[in-house]
Amino acid sequence: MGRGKIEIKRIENQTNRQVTYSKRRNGLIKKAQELTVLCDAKVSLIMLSSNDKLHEYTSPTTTTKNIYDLYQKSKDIDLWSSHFERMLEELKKQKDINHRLNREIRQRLGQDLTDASFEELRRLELKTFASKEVVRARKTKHLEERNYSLQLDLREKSADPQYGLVENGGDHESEMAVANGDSNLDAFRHLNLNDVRGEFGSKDLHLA
Amino acid sequence: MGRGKIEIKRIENQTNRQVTYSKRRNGLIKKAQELTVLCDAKVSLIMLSSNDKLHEYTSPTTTTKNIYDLYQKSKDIDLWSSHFERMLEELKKQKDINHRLNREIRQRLGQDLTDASFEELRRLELKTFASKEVVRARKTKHLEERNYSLQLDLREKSADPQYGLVENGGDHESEMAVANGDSNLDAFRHLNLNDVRGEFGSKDLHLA
DNA sequence: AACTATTTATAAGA
DNA sequence: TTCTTATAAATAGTT
Repeated sequence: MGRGKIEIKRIENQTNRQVTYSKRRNGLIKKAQELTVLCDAKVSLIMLSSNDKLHEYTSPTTTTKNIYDLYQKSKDIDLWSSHFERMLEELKKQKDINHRLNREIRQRLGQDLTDASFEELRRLELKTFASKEVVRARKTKHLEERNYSLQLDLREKSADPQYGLVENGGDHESEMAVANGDSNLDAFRHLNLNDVRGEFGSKDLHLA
Repeated sequence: MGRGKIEIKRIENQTNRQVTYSKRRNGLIKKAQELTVLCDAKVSLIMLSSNDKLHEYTSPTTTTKNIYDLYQKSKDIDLWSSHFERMLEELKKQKDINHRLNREIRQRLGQDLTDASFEELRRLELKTFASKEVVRARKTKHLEERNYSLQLDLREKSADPQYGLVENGGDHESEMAVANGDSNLDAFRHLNLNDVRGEFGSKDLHLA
């Protein structure tokens, strides 16, 4: 319908394409209007040019949302369910993470001791304090070694039994056990939990 | 464009209206297709006849939802906002909480030391380790006291200078400082962070 | 943005 | 409905 017949394929010339879009867009809108009036129909027409300029026609007495709702009802689908469900999934994931983080923190604070197996606790505690213990142990060991030297010296240089030197020979061994994380759970249990908990917003800590 | 010109007004004859609807509906779809191809446009066309039969055309490479989203974006409206935005808000809140929890944990693990003020860190660390330190300190003090006694004994009972007893007189004081939480940050810094971090899924820890 | 030769859509009839 | 066809309408190429 013009000076020459054209093949229906993308118009490569940018300007030409834009002109044709403009003409045909108006033609389409006119026909949509006519359909609406002549046939008492509801029409929603949305057009986006290649450079994303939007034009639309919506029949009077309706709204775009109205028509899309009818569309969904007719098709028995929900255009937004996929979007929606992805969000729900993400939300659930975040809440799960929160829950786990909260649990980790509470464990570190010494709460929920009953929830966790003793083994889990021991490992957690061990990892948290191990290196610190190594540092402490080094200092302690130094002290003990000096102590031991002094004891030897004393034994050599004094025979006075009032100091009870021999009875404490096993102390070195028990201190090392602590340094290896085998039984320092007591110290962990004795942490002043209320003070530390104040650092977190308690509201947020119990959301999950 | 037919045997006779027609006025654009509702066709009262039901059958005639239906026939015209059918013809023009196809014409509209054809023109929509042509616009899509010729002009590289996106088109959504939804038509509902007076008896609510639905027909549509949606340009390929897009979906009805896609076009509807673009429509909303262009119009700067969102008809679903109530439900949707409540979800987005909740999601954002959860992510914020995660971020904060992660930061707390990282602080406890000794990371992000530069981010937190020294004061904050000191308090955090003090609270976490204070009670444990009290227990340790008691043991250490015991040892030191015995040590001290032994040193006194040695001083009394030996004059040999090879043991360098006096130079370590200040050691007792520094050990107490550690027990009081004034400067045990070093121990905190020396924690084996990699081992402890393994407890958390590192992926999850960096989601927020 | 107008013009207009031509193609295309379609109203009415079969 | 679908086909036919005379005619109205749309529009491609031009200015």
